[in-house]
Amino acid sequence: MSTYEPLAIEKKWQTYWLEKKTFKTETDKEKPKYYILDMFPYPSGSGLHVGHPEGYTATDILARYKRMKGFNVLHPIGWDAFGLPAEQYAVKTGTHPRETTENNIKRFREQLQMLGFSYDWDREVNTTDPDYYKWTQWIFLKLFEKGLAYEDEAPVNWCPELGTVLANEEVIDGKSEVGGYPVIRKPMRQWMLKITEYAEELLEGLDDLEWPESTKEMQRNWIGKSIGAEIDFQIKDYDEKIRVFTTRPDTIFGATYMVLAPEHHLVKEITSKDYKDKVEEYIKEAGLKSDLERQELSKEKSGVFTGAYAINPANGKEIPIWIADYVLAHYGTGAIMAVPGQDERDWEFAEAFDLPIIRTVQPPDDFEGKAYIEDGPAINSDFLNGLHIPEAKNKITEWLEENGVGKKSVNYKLRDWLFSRQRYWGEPFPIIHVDGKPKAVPEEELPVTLPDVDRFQPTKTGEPPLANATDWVETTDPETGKKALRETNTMPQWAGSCWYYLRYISPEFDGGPVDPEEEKYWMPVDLYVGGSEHSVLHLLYARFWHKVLYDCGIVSTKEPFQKLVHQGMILGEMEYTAFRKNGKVISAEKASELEEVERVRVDESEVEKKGERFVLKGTETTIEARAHKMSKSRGNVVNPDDVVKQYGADSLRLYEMFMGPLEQVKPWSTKGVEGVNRFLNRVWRLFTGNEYEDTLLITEAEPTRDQLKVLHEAIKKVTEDIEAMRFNTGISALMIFSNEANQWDGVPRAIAEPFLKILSPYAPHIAEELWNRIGHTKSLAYEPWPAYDEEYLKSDSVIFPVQINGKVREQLNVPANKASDKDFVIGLAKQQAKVQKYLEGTTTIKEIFVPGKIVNLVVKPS
RNA sequence: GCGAGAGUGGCGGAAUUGGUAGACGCGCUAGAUUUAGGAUCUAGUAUCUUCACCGAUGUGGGGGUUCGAGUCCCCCCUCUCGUACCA
Repeated sequence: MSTYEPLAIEKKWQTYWLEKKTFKTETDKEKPKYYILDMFPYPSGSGLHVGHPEGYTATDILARYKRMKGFNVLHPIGWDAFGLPAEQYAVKTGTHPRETTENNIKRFREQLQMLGFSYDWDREVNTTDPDYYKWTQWIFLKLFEKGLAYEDEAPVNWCPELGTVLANEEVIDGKSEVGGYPVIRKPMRQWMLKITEYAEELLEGLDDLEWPESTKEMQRNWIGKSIGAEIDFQIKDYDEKIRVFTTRPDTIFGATYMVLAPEHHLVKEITSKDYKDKVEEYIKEAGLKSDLERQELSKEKSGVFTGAYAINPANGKEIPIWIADYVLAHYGTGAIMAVPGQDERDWEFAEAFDLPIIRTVQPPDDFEGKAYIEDGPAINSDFLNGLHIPEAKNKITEWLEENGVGKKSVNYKLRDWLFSRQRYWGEPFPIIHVDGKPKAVPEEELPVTLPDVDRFQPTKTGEPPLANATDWVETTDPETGKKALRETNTMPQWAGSCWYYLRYISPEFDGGPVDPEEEKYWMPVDLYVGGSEHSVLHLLYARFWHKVLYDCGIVSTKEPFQKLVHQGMILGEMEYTAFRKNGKVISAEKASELEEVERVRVDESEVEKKGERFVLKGTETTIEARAHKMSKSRGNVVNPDDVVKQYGADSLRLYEMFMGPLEQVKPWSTKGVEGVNRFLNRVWRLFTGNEYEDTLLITEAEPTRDQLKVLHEAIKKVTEDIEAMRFNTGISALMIFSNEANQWDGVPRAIAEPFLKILSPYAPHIAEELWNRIGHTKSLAYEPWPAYDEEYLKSDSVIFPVQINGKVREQLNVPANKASDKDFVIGLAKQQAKVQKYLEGTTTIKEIFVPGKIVNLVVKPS
């Protein structure tokens, strides 16, 4: 067999690795550790797509590299296997989600193994395994004991079609993320987690993490800390106060009215008779509106007057109290003091309802806008006049505190986490209800397993599917023997993924979620790679649980993931699209203005570039040229199975890394896969000769100095690029090596072996096979990583560009030992005929010399 | 609107500290090999001018700093992602 046949050798080595347990991780505390984690996949029915192997190949390269560097590497994988699709499939077909899930996992596992990832398969975790979710439930009990889990009646996003409540993040434009069904608001009993208690810690913890700045920023925005003051406004003729939160207490003299959220608890009480009907109608309308409608209708401010007045504590003036849905019930105190002079929303509202506007900050003379939100001296503000915002804030806050009508206050946008779902396929809560009160199931009774049911639909009233399993629901309190009812909500998908990185550390441990000894060795995760779609939720929730576990003494680090990298999305192939309207081809610019245009796919060969635009060949008709997100409906999905079948896993791995920087969004190109496949073919022939011979081309000759230089340059570049996760340029270095080596008459063993080692993290199968063929009997997975020697990188001469006035005019070939000799190099430069031509009739003003780099002669006409 | 990131050949991209812009790969052109195709090998391939050399231009646009700018500073444009009345 002399031709490169990836399928045969890949299968062979995958079996070898699995059978020999090549990548089994033992805790060897003598060695430095490296914990490298992939975001585990949801095993969907459609199998792996080409996006998965991108991040997984990157981490696999690092894992293989670190092993060869002498690290003890933990590189596990598992399954985030609870989730809605399997349940929806069960509702449709009656197939138990467990069955669907098992099948999907089997497929995913085979696909991942087919790509040659070096996971320790003995540490596989599965969130739906009772031995796993036992500990998910156990952690929930910790939260419950600490008062961080509580029940609440909350208006939630109820989706009648899915028969379930959705979290805000699962609702997109007022429709369900899954399926696109309408969502309405409905009050329901829910479990909530007090993530807000950890808001400050979650914010502070971000500072020391090596995460993308954009991700940290998104988390900061999500937590949304703002510093300001709470101020109490006395209601006229009532023994009640309205508390507001404001970041601009300095503008209080400009507060000309107040606004309560329609849901505010005082609205009903303070509304006067004359306004009762209107207010009630407004509340009813606001309550029925879905989030989408609220947004759509929000372009115009709406609201009604309650008939009540409040007293501005700063100046004793009476100001009207309105209700309006631009004030959100769940942010701050659900009430604001409206200062139209300094707030754009309040200004709009004031204009719409003809309310007074008082400026309290002096805008610059040329200011033409409405509300002025920038800094300036205070006006119309009594004792604050003349002060700028920061000083005015301090002064008024002190005044408020002295007079007992307000205080400094910190507010967070972050809300408590709605932690229950009305679904079957999730972790049951370890909670029973005794006399109507929730009570923890004793630890020794965990796990509370999912009962088998016949039907997976919720009840008609929206009770979760588990409510149908009456035998399971009705139980007794083991402590008192009283009748008890099990909680029928289940946990959201986030629960299992909040702590899975801990279970990998000691997957068999039965004394807790993680073995404390092992945890101290392995944590934190050194590198976590996954999609940026998890920037906020998964990563914030997992950090929250980790901090709770830290406070419980279960884990030893305050943060779970030290370094985080997001792989960029892989788009479909580049597409060229022409537009047609009524049968006539029109330009892309025109098409974007018109409706109902027909899109026509155009082949690349029909296209040319004219200036900035792509046009149909020989015409002026612009067309659209862009790559789109892969989607079934567009029909541009690339299936990794097909790619492997045709080119092999090594080619797929190599191509995914060669496409461009890991973090970047980039379009797929099947031609590109062919390119790296050609490279592997060349490497194969470098060792095995052409297809007609069956001889090894490895020689036992001493390598030449030139060969050593080529090798060591590759080692240096590949090593540095793996460390910095610049895999694309690392591959380029491997290609340069093979291009050079192809010119040689046979490759000396002393060159071939290190090359196979540095190739192996990228293309492990071909590297193992060739390693084996040149006479080794053991896997190269733990061979020491070759070091490069600076000595070999030196060359005898240096090419010096000579610039005259910054333009390159000549190249000098300077002996390496003279490369830092300014006089020599400049002297040599001036001798060149071409240089002399340019120097003719000029005076040299300056001679720039950068040792080993460049010469620049600055001249002017004399 | 706001926040973050990015604009380099026909395409994906490279240039790590300011020092020869376009590495490597794709595509394309020509040639070798081959009955032919494929595969492989060799040479070429930013643009303009030119038979060619030479030369000029060139990293979204405009300005600036510098002997020298893809890289640093200011202004503007476009695209991608995130976000949505957060007081």
